[in-house]
This record gives sequence, C-alpha cells and structure tokens, in this order.
Amino acid sequence: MKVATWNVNSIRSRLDHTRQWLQSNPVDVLCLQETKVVDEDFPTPAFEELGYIPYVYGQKSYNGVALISRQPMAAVQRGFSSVLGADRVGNLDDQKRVIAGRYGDVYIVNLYVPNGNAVGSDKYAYKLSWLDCLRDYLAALLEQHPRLNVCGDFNIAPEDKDIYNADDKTNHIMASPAEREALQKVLAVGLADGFRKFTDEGGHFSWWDYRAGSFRRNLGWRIDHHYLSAPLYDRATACTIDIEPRRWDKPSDHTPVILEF
DNA sequence: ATGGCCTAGGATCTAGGA
Repeated sequence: MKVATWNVNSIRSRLDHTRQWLQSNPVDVLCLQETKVVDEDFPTPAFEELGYIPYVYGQKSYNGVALISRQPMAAVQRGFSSVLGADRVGNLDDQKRVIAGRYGDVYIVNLYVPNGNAVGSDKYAYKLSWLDCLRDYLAALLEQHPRLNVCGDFNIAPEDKDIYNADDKTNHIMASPAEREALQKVLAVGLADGFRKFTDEGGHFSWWDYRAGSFRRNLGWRIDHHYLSAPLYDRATACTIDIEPRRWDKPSDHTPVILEF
C-alpha cells in the first residue's frame, strides 16, 4: 500500500501535473493540500476518469485539503470538530486544513498546517494554537485507530539537517524553537517520522521557494511529512521524496512524499 | 536587498504563501 502527500498550490492550476503524476505513480491514496477551491468546483470528474474517488474539504482562495483514493474510504471526517467538539476547537475549523478517513486497516489524516507568516506575528500564534489542538485531536483519534498515518504539509522542518542552511535560520518561521517544540508535543501522542526510519542524512527536501532560483540551487526545506503510529512504523518499507514534478513547467513549490507499507 | 515568485480574486492591485 502506498500513500502520498503533495501540496499542489491550487488543484486547478496543477490538475495536469497531478493527473500525470498519479498515472505514473498509482498510489492508493494521494493527500493534497492547498487545493484553493470550494468543494462544488473541485475537478472531481478528472480524477474519476483515472479510477480515483476524491474526498474534498475546501474553501475559496485559500487552504483546502483532499483525499484522492483508489477505493472508497470509510469514516471520512472533516475538521477538528468532528472528533473534539466545537467547544474545544473554537474557530480553528474556519480554515479548511484537516480531512481524514480509513483505507483498509489504516486511518489516514491529511493536514495543511498553518504557515505562521513570521515569528511573533498573529498568524504565528494561530499556528501554535492550531498545533496544540492538533495534539488533542490526534490523541483522541489514536484511541479509535491504532494504525495511524498522519501526513501533509507541516510547515515545520523538524531538525536543522532538514534545511539547506540552518545557521542563519535559528528563529526563522518553520524552524523556530517554539514551532519545533509544538511539533514534538504532537508526536509525543505516539507518532514517529516515517522518512527517518530509512535515513539519517540531511539534505533531503520537499519544498523550494519559487524565488531566487532556489530549486536550481537546491536551497530547500523538508516540511512535508508522514508521521506513523508504532504498528505502522514497524510495517513501513519505504518513504521517498519524488523531486521530479518540481522540475516540470509551472510546478508547485512542493513535491510529493510517498510512504509504502 | 525583510527581495526574488506564484495563486486567487477581482481587476491592472492586494492577501497570502513559506
């Protein structure tokens, strides 16, 4: 079984790329982020033509997540509230960033973690609050679903070796100590980095800024992840980053990360 | 060079991304 995560930066702008990649990489479930489209305008037929079933949770212009699945999924849930209740979640479901569902005996959670803009900003505080809620959400889910694959765009590089030049980014957004601590608290519910089961090497990236020729110069970050509960971590046989789509014409700034188990 | 580039929405600019 294969599960991939990919921030496509608008599904309508990246429809041909996404379809082309799926045809070459027929994963069981493709988790998309930043679809940037309301559900009624999601290009569902374009995926049905390829034998896939989209489950969508989007909004106008910003954010938006989708599960593109080869088989029907069960117990599909959207937002934090479906698990935690409205009182705990407050306004955090106004932005569409969470969709989850069961595929076979695995529960897949697809996340688009807030960017945070700049350390100390209002959006940064929102990101930390969101991660605190995520921890409660995953702790609750883990009780119901022991085999959990939590993937998506986390907008956090867990370690310095996940950034091209960490020395001048000690308090940079996506690398700041508070963000990394918040991520570690999330993982402490019982999740481990699938990519790190297979290599300790630095220099593996999933996102490159559009600006300044960052991709050509390989100035990247590893911010897209697959986190696994213990039973799935044991079963994982590979976790790879497919850089190829980042080379295509008018690419997303992120590239797919594939987990196999 | 606290920038570069890209998307959506609505309009020739702004907000947001990371």
